[in-house]
Amino acid sequence: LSSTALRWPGTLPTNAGYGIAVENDLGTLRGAHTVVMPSWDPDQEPSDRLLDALRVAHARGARVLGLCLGAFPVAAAGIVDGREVATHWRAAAELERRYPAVRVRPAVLWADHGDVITSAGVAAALDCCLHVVRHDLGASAATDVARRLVLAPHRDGTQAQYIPTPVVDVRAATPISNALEWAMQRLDRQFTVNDWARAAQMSQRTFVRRFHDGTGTSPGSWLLHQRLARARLLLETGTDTVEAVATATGFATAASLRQHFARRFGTSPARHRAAFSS
DNA sequence: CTAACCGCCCGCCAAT
DNA sequence: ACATTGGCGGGCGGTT
Repeated sequence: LSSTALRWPGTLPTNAGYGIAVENDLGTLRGAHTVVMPSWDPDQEPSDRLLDALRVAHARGARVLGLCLGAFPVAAAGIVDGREVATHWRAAAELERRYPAVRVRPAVLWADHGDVITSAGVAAALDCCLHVVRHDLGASAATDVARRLVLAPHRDGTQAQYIPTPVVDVRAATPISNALEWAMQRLDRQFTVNDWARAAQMSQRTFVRRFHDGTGTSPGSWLLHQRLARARLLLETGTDTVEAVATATGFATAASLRQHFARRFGTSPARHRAAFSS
């Protein structure tokens, strides 16, 4: 998307060979509950008018989303300074260079701070929006939307960007993203962080450090997150007992699963399944 | 529920 | 001078 020579309302030129008819101007942001920057051309500097409109909307309490390269104007507005942002993996370094005040997370699907949400590229942006629907309207509404879009009902934002892709991936494979994939492929098994670090050919200390740089969390809590996300998915879609779900997701005991499940989601596994199926 | 145990993880610091 | 690595210690929290 280009930001130059715009007369809003009007036609917004794109680099895809067609224009987008825009019916409203920035004044719409004054009443918006959620403001979405769906993309951006990083070669363009956001205009002061746009940045001001974003800042005013944010200060008023509106939620601001920056999808994919849309993270650029969001970062430029200064409303995520000191906090984590996600963006398209190819633009992560550039975003970090241009806006040093934000903390770029190159290995996550999205970063949700409640008031500001940013996501990685294309497919991750869909997952991010699905996450927003889930938050605002509940799991069943999100599942409904996911079904229509032919998406997996829930991918967790802390997953590496490339992990769920089914085909051979051309994206850069960093040591940490490899480690995330390594873990996802053996989620049903139990392993220590030291095992994990050795598989990544690092000392445990370095592994923990690099892991944190790439994902914003520690290996242990990331892993727990993934185990719980998969457990929830199995509960929603399968008929396995809680006991079986626990072993399939790498929990040592069903009691352990129940404890973490309750802490994270506020319900028991059985109650979640019942609520979901109805 | 308690107690002992174990793994996580992060500050610190020396070595590279 | 500066950055990165990795061993160590120990508080903390989960597991048995």
